Amino acid sequence: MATTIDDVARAAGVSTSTVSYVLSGKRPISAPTRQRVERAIRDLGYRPHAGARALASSRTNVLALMAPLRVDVNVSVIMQFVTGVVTAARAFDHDVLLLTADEVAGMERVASGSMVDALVMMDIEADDPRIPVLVGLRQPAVLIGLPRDPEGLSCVDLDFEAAGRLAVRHLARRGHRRVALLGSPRAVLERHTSYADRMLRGFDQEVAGSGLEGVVEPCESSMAGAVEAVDRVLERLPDVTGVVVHNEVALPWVVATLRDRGRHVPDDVSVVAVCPPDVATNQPLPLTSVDIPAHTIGKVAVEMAMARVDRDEPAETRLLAPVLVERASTAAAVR
Amino acid sequence: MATTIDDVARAAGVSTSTVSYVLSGKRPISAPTRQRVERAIRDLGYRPHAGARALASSRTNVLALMAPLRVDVNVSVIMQFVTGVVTAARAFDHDVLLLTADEVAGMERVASGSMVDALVMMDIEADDPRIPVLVGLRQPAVLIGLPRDPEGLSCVDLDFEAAGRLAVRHLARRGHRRVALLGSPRAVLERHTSYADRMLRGFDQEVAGSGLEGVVEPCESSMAGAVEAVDRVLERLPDVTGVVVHNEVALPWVVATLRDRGRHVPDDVSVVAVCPPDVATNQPLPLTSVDIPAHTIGKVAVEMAMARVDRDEPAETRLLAPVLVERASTAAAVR
DNA sequence: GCGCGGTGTCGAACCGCTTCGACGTCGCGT
DNA sequence: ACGCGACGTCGAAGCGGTTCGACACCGCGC
Repeated sequence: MATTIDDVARAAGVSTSTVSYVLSGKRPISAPTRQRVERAIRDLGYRPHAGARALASSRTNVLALMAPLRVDVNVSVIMQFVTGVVTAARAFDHDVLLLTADEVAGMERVASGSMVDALVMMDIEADDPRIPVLVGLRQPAVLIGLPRDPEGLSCVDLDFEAAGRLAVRHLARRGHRRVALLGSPRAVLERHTSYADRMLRGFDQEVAGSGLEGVVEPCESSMAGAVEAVDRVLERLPDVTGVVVHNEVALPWVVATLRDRGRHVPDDVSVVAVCPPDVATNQPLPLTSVDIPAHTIGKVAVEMAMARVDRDEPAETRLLAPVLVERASTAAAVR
Repeated sequence: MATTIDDVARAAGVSTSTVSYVLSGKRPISAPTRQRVERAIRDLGYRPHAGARALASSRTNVLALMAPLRVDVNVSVIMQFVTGVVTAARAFDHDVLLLTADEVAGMERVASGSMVDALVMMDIEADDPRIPVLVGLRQPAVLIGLPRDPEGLSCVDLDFEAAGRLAVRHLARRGHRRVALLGSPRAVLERHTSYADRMLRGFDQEVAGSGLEGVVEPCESSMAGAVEAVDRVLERLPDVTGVVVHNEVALPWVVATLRDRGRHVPDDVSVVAVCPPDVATNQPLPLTSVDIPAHTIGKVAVEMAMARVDRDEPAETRLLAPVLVERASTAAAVR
């Protein structure tokens, strides 16, 4: 347990540097020597001391993930982001340090304390106050989301703007003329959270472009919020026939409320969800949905981070193209 | 950024050790000296290098959290555990390294690599294979859950056995004689996950103790699973009047299915949920529930871990007493 | 007036690993 | 036969802290 590289060197009859080179592969070591060293490592159960390694190499093999651990939002999407990040990180031999979003000083702390090689931030807002801080850091950062000005940071996300357009176009093609967006909670919109903003924009664009009539309602992430939002929509646009729902928690209640109000899905109202596929299918009626590939996004974020760490490649922005899967919740408008 | 303790010492006109003592408070420093040092630290924006500190002090100020990041189970409970752990850790000036449950080697890696001061494990099974590994580690570990044999490790959890009894007793007191437990998915039960096992045991105990008739059905975490489980219960015990549901995801579908099958809640069937309060209230009908204080459990886990790290107190097991809150889903049995 | 204990500060020895320059050895070409 | 480069290994100097023993200085009691 308390074995050091010196113990290994002694056991293998080589110098410590040789052991180090066997471990890192940064210099050629002859096969017999390498085998002796590897043997010693195994026999002694040796593990390099992370702190010592970090000190000497200024690489920690840890990356920070700042996740919004508030309970209100999109729990399962967040979970998938996180698993995506963690598994991808492991593929690069990195571990993940978890920071909460409300702890903005946390980034500073872990970064200037040299605890991490890179940072991944979720839940980016249009003018996120964390961005200037990130820019000043020694470590590269990747944003999951798209701020107004990335200031040279890498960004990755689903192209929510295109997703909004795609959802509306799907409805428009089926003859729907009056559509609604049931989106994020008001607080999320007021923060100008990136994904909510862009979704909204895409929705509006396509509504205008296709000459539809459209209303937008924020929607709290609760049953009550869903009911309210649906009722507001029905009030503002009584003969709505297409609804785009971008709120995982409210989703089941939206559909239930529509039915309660006498609108059959999909005969009277078509519903397009924007959510992970498992959420869309785990409903009484399998929902047509635009996938949020959270796991993939997390993975890509890590890849971009590592690309900068390992080969300091320049920052880039990647928006993943949305994919719509038609299920049972959308149908042609009856007229 | 690249400022070191030497820079600070130079700027303050003292030795590095003095700076160190100012930071740690482990030796008395006169007020004027301390102030000069603190000033220099602030002016230079100095942060100690985490690796160097870990190397010299063999304390990392990081603790590992192994969480089951599978998407299937109890997502929001897990989230609350995690936030509980993270916020509590911060209160002890620690950060949290996130490990996934499927990566058993991860504990070994972070522990013998001296990346963490302690480990917190979620989702413990009765004979968890990780336990022997944890016992061999240099760092203390805290289990969230209660294995058959803790082997000297600290444990903390809701007293699920008491929770099971409490839920049944609540129903029994209201005159219900035929009750059912809709519990965890089969896979979770087959792993003998601690909480599921204990819940089951408590349910059975109280059913026997109160002379009730009871059935137990596993329940997958999906709509389909909930429907199936409810139907199986209705088949096995057609005149069931009390149902205990210990499955957050299935919960809404269980209630919906009961209604679909013509059983009104609470007039025909009383439902007691075992879940966090927000889940219980965010339903069409506010549900009587036994609280799972996930946030608190996470917090206590960290406190126990830190107690062992800082003052190496002996391991202990703490089971939190369950609390039942009566809401609208339970009523007296009609006979 | 002198020794004594306490207080505050310093110097130096680590902590365990990486990395760079140096060096010995060998096989090759001429 | 000799020089030279390539290959494999070593030694030592950091990396940036912590901590322990030493020591200077002070006021105190006798």
